[in-house]
Amino acid sequence: MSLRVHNSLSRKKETFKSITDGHVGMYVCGPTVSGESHLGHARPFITFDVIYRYLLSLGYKVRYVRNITDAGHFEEEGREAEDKISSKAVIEKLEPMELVQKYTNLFHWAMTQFNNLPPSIEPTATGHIVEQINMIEEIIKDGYAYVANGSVYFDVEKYNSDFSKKGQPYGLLSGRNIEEQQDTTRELENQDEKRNKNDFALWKNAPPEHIMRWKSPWGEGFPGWHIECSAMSTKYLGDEFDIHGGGMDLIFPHHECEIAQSTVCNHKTPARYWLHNNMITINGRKMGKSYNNVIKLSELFGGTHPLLTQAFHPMTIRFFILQTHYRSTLDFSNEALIAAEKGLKRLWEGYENLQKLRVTSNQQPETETDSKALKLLGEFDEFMDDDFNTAKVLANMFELVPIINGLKNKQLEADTLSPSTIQSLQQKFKIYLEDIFGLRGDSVDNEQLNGVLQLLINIRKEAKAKKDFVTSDTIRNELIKLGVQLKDEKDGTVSYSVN
RNA sequence: GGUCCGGUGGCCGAGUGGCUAGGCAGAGCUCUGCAAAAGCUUCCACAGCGGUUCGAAUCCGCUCUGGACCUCCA
Repeated sequence: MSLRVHNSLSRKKETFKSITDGHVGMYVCGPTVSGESHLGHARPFITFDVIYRYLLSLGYKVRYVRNITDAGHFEEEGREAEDKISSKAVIEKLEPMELVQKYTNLFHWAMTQFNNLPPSIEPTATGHIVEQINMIEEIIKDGYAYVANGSVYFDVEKYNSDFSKKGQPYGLLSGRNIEEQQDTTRELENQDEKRNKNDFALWKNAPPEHIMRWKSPWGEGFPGWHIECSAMSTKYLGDEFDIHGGGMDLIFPHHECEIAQSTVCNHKTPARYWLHNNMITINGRKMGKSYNNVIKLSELFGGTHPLLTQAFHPMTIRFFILQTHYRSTLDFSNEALIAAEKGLKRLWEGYENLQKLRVTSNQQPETETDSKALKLLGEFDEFMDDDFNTAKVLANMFELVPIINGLKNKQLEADTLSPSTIQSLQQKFKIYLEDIFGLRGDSVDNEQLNGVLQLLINIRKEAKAKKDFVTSDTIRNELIKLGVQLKDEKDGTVSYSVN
């Protein structure tokens, strides 16, 4: 069995083979910290966190690099050239780095909420200005960039004609044909500095009012958007590394440009496997700033957005995302999240029940259920090896839940499953749910609350014994209103779950 | 206009030739003082029209339709 991944470069599933045995280098495009993260941002970071975790579970030593873009991107909206961070800083009356710090902190907070593992290295663009300048100088020296009015542009035309001969034309990743694009690119004004519409900025001359600026051989300015990823991935992962990840919307132009820059400097396509997650949509439309339809993570966790009827736990979001294959769009709605919340609750309670199952008999039954369970369990690895199909693993888990609950509630014979099957279930569920999927329950380990509830449970029990159902039902119903659900177990005990 | 990807039951969503996906919601039953929880059973699909095939949600063609990228974007 071996891992197969869908490579955007070939548009096919390929068997994954790392460049260095036992090691994987993975670069994932991180956030631009000029604003608060929204639900759409959550998807890549959760997706690649699970990929990272799965690679670790396969025994790879992984260097996972995820950048923070804290040097404003050059933005072209019609004729205006604008730096996102600079302009936002002016609006919020903050020093640019103050703004960047604020949103970096918020981003890290969200990542913690999602239980994402921290990357091995989290480099910032502003911390690598020197590397970026060096790289730009190299590209100029090789003749693939030119200086104009203190800015530097990448010469896409020249790159394409030279590298096409080597089988590396510009547009390799996105399937774009540069000749065809000439006619289809939209008219942008103030583009006279560029020799060609397809050329992109490596370095941008900073106008006097621009507050984020660095000295460079070409005057004071700031780096173009694409160069930071090339510079930082090369620095920490080398000329060629295993996996480059990000959202599908980055394929063009961002990743295409990265490939061009890195190929000039390092003479290789930087990464072997390009993995891209699909978008989260809302009413069938991509959630994005430009569409003005984003739901911020803080609004989601707090239930403060008008489209939401309640707050949603970060784990619900995580589970919601994992229920879909990462390369499919995922349509968000309040209803879908509620469904995910209930599903996760059921799954997690099944998981907890499973861990409490005691192995008593030592028989090795040949029951159909036993072999079914083993089959479902065995497929976990197959599904993950098939381009990280978390959705199918979860479906199998849900098929196992009734067996687990049936055993717990004695609706199934105690020896329906063999002890070894139960142990495999316990181990595999733990590895998958906690280590690979990164899910966790909110364990209510509150002795005070537990004590209070035990008291109420005992009072209710006494009331029931006296057939005082008014009292017993009051306790049960009032607790439900407070989010505590009492469960009368088969053996006469009472347990509870807190929402 | 160019490039690409979709259209699956009330909702979300797996699935690339034959086998029940799964979750949520709905219905019935068991259990229960009544419920809840749990278990069991069950209803509701593959945009349309052709074609290939013994057999298609799955392959091919056409039509309709939604979306992404081409500009910052996860």
